[in-house]
Amino acid sequence: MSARTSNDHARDIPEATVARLPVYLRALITLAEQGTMTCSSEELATAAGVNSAKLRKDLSYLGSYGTRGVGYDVEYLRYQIAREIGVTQDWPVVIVGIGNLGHALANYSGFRSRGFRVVALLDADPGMHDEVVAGVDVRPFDELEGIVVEHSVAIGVIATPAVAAQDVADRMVEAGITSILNFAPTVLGVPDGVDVRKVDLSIELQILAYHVQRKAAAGLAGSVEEDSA
Amino acid sequence: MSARTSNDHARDIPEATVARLPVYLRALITLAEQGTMTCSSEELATAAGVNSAKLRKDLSYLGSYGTRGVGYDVEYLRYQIAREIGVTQDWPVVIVGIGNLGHALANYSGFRSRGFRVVALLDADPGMHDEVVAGVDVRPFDELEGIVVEHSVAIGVIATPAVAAQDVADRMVEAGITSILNFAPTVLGVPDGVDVRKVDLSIELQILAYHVQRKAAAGLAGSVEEDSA
DNA sequence: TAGATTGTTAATCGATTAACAATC
DNA sequence: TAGATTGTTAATCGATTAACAATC
Repeated sequence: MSARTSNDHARDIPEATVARLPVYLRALITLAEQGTMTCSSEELATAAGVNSAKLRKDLSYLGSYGTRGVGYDVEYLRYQIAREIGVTQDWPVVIVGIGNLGHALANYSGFRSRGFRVVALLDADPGMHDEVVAGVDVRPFDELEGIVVEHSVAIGVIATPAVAAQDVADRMVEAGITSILNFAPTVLGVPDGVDVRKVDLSIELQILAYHVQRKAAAGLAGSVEEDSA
Repeated sequence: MSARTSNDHARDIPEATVARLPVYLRALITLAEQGTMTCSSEELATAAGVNSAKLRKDLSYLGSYGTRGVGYDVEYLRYQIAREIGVTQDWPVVIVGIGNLGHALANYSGFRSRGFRVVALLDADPGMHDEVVAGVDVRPFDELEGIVVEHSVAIGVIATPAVAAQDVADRMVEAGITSILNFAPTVLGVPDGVDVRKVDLSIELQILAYHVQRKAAAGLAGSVEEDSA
């Protein structure tokens, strides 16, 4: 039933572009705080760490929000991007697994200030319950369903050990969560239509290690010709 | 001087492949722990959450480590990937900024078990000094240079507030660090040859929010045809 | 009008995927 | 030898970039 066919004004924004919109938004917020009223694609691109051709191409998927010969109105573009991402409204979020990382996430001020509200902290360990972290009670994991329904939570954050993560994900999906941010070092299986993004600290370090090693190898190879004696 | 021309046995591995090698490595470690001796590309791909064509293509950049008709020897492939990434040796790492997130990172067991050793925790706040986190003394930020030289540190982790991050990065580069993992929500400027990877929690959530919003819009558009009354 | 800067086109580059010959 | 599975090729897809016409 119910085909996802018509899709109306579904400007199909490429994934790579979607991933950069929050970066542009942050750059615009910084510019606004500095009192900048207008900026060129070149200025904004520099602030966001990309080149201006890419920035203009990205923005072109949203619409025509600039003025040729002039640039972009900072506040206006900021609002348009925020609206496109969907952070003009507040998104309720639950965090499961209140260990070291869960604590850090609960206390992260960037969530609150960027359109996210932590409505619940859940942990399977009864020893954690009724502790208060960042002004929010830690509650038993079993209360997940009730909280998701009550607050219409669509986004869940998993900060549990790897062994627990799949179970948590299953329960989240069952409860109606459709988007998961996973910090546990494990591959999650989820049904179609559920989005998972993964943040993996040791994988990031391993990618860096690969490049360090390559640079070291290149340096060694180079020094043969350098004859640095 | 000293061209990086010759480059010898520099099998040029695509970035997208490099980013997946640690995922394969983790899957192989899990398989090994379960007592699996041999696996097909199909099995390993499933464990890693990719399709088997992509896995085989990725592995082909490293060499020919499988056996046609049979599959891959789990321990052998595990070693080859670890060697390619460079995590057969231990990498010393410094973490700067010991707030909530820095604490969580210092305590993260995944670093130690995957080839990384936290040799120092640094913080600008004198109130933190001589505190011990995860068995390591928190030291003044000024000791960065000395520690980097003493331990030949190539990898630095920034977990400071955004305003401090660029200064920390500059000092890291000056001290000789060539790879930075940045958790501060800011774009870092670094010289050529220095690698920066960025982990940004609120950006990840914003990307999820965009997709939640799209799904909601699609659902609404669909429900017009559904006539659910 | 002249100078500046956007939005878009077209070319290029890199990543993914399916298919299959090679080979155990 | 027959069945299984790799490693590689070639086609496809998506992302990046440079260049420039449109237009303020």
